[in-house]
Amino acid sequence: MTPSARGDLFDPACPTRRLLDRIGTKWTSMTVKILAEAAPDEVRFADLRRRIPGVSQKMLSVTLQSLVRDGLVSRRVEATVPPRVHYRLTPLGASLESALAVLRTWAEEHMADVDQANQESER
Amino acid sequence: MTPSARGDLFDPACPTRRLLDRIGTKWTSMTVKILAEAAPDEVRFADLRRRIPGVSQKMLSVTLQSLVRDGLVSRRVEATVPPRVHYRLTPLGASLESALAVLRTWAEEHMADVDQANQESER
DNA sequence: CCGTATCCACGATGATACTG
DNA sequence: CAGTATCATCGTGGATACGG
Repeated sequence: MTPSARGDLFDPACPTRRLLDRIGTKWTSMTVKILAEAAPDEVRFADLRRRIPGVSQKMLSVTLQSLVRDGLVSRRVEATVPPRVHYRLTPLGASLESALAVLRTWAEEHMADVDQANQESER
Repeated sequence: MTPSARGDLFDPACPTRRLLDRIGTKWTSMTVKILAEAAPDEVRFADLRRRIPGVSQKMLSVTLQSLVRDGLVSRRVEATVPPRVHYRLTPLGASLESALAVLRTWAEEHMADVDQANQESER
């Protein structure tokens, strides 16, 4: 068996898995949400950092880079000193936000049920 | 600062984060999908394992335990030798499936765009 | 057949310090 | 201000073996 055979066999057929790998990372959904709320305005790096409690500079940078690479977010640099960098959802990112909004609604409506189920399991 | 202060400060207010932590695990969405397609019928452990390519016995077990604890899946044991264990989506699990279906649709419609954006970034 | 226990590898995240 | 580099850490997932 080739080294890649086991891992590649079922993955390519599952775009959902790949989507979840992206939005499942710790800071992605919050970042997208903030950018969506600000849209169509841009948001600066420092603003994002302030509005995402607990995110480190590195992880916000990594998260935004991924979103930009994926075409979900656009990046604009003001060539000043010091530089200002602005981020904004692309149309593709905005369409993802719609899907994420459905998840948020479900979470707000039903996570209490999930919590209750967990408490009942403990007994 | 109390030991829990940093981690607890922003988490409780975010049910979405907690939902993503659950459905973001590697095998959860596929398991829910298969159980949803079979509903209202039950599916046996061995059947699930066969229908989820690449899942290990341990991870399927862990995944199902989580789903049961969360009240999303019900578990029924046939007291035979050897035992047979059957799983089925609960109504709560079925409602989650509706939300996941939205994600799947987005993935199927748009992950190609994401892939293309990545290819263009490489250049 | 189904589940658990153990050990281990790897990636994601975080702390910190440094650069343009 | 924004981003990069480095190192340490932790959780997830996988291999394997064993138990009920």
